[in-house]
Amino acid sequence: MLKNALLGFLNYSPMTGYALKQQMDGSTSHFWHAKLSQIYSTLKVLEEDGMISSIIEEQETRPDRRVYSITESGQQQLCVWLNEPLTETGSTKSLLLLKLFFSAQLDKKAIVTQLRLQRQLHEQGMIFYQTETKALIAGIVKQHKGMKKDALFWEATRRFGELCEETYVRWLDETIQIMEEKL
Amino acid sequence: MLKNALLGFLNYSPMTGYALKQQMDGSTSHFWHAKLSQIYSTLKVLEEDGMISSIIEEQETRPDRRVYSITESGQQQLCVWLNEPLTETGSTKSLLLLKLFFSAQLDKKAIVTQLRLQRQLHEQGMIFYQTETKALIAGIVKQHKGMKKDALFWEATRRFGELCEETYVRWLDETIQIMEEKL
DNA sequence: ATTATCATGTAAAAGGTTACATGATTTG
DNA sequence: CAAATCATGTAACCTTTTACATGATAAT
Repeated sequence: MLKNALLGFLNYSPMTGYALKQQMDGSTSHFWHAKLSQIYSTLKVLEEDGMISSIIEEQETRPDRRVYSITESGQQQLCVWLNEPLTETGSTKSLLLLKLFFSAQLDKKAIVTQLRLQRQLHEQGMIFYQTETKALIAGIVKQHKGMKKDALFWEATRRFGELCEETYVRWLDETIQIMEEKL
Repeated sequence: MLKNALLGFLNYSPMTGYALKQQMDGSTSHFWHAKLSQIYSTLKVLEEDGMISSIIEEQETRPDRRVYSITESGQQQLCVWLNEPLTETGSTKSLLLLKLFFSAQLDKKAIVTQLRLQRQLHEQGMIFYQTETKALIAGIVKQHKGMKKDALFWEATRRFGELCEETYVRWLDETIQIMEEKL
């Protein structure tokens, strides 16, 4: 699905692989992310498939850049994908939960330390969504008034991130208390 | 990490690959899952590495089964893994969120239909954790009183699943309302 | 001076999914 | 009689991560 994510971003405007990475990190990273190496190789495949096209821009002070643009086929493909209904819920993988599931043999101290560290990290995440991510969206809307409709959807995903982190913090507090009482 | 998950289950008791799949489906599936084919091939690697050993049990009415047991090396490895601290939060991938992020070009009806379907699925998930998963854990504790400590950890992961589904339902209700008002 | 940023890629390995292949027994 | 369950595996393919490789400029 990285293919579709890249098409989605290139549908906003032409960009380099490097810029696509930054866009993802700044917007979808809490529900979709990729390494630069994967982005570059996926862009290559997308171009071979005619979904995007690229031109090399020479720069004086910076290295040459390959700027990708979405083609008509690409826009069509993006549209098809967006219209496909999702009939299942996504399946997650969480190392924290997996470890915790098997942690009966660990001592109380190690468990509580682990949980407290996670609590801190998720609290930071929550604050990040409430401030920086929110400001980022507001900033784009201010610059590009035509993006107001898009921003409604970005805000929905931001809000989900915020609620998830809130849930994590709540659950971790609850779990730390139980572990301290009953272990 | 599937390797460690399998070691975790085999540390409870010896089992076949088929049974491991069932155990995972019934307990860790909301934060860790695997296909049978991957389980079989991973068990092969674990045995080559001396983490587990297997014997073939012949059965009369059923196909022969290969029963795996954890070795001392395996228990050691499991213990090492459990003690490694997690200094990061896990990164998720969600198709629903990814699609929603780029959905400004879809029409209102398609979006709301999609969100309503997801709401229904997550409500079902929530109820599942509150009833069936809860009953499953209680059942094991009744049968094996020695598992009471383990059950504390299983319950913590179950509770997380429940809270996550609750969050999903809340967020979906909120988002459906916004889409109906502002789109 | 050193670190961060800009900028692009390749190659190998690990992780994971889908499809193929088999076949008896039990349940509805 | 059909479908589900028990039971095991292989092979091809796709996705993702990690490591390697390079090199200039801008900021601290």
